[in-house]
Amino acid sequence: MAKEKPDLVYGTLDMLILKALQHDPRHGLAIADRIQQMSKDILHVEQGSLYPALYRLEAQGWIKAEWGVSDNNRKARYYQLTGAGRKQLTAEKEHWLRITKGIDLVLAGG
Amino acid sequence: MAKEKPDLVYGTLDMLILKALQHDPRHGLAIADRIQQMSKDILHVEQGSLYPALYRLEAQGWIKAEWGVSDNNRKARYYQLTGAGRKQLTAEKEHWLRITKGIDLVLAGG
DNA sequence: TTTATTTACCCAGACTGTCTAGGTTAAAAA
DNA sequence: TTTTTAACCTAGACAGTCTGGGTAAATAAA
Repeated sequence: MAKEKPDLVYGTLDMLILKALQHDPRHGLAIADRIQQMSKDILHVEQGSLYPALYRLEAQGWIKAEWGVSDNNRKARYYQLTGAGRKQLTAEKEHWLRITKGIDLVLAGG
Repeated sequence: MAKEKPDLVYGTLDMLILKALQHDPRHGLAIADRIQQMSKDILHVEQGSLYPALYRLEAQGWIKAEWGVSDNNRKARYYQLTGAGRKQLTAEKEHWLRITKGIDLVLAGG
């Protein structure tokens, strides 16, 4: 069985989470679901990656959390973007565009 | 001084090296130079990343090496793609395109 | 001729982000 | 009442990159 490459690019998860929270607050698993759904099932976020990322973002002040109740009446921790988080999202998008442009130039090179 | 994000995407270096060797054999530093040049100075490869990557690729059988002499009359280790390396390059490009498409879908999402 | 710089290669250790593989709690379904 | 599901949590392993060191030898500068 060949080892498959992961369906995530290392270093982009923070940006994806921030993006998933752009409009509405969501709880953890709903964020992962939204990323998967927005990417048309190309991307998949493991819980073991998701939660550490959320704590990271919260520690940076880019998101903030409060306890609530999910659609299914389950206890859930809702995250929402902060002002700093919006700035960070913009910065990460710019960085992503820049670097992928570099990579695409190399790949297109003769 | 704000900590800058690196000018490389984690996990893409192998692909970039394979690509840089697509047409001609090159020695280590020349590979790094070529990636930087092809990317119009957007990407930069540190030596501490370069050499481990080269050993990795050689161990996988995707490139092979032999000692030679550089343009500057210096002893240098020349690397060239193997058949398996060409296949690998194709596979990595496909994977890259797939995943970046997923990311772009998320970023474009409303 | 001696010294400094440059080219090219090499390596150890730290660090970061992701994944695997476990786990708890409580609501809902069987 | 038992099982399943949703949601959260964590430790430890692992892989790839970076920092910061280093050597050897050719060339350039003093």
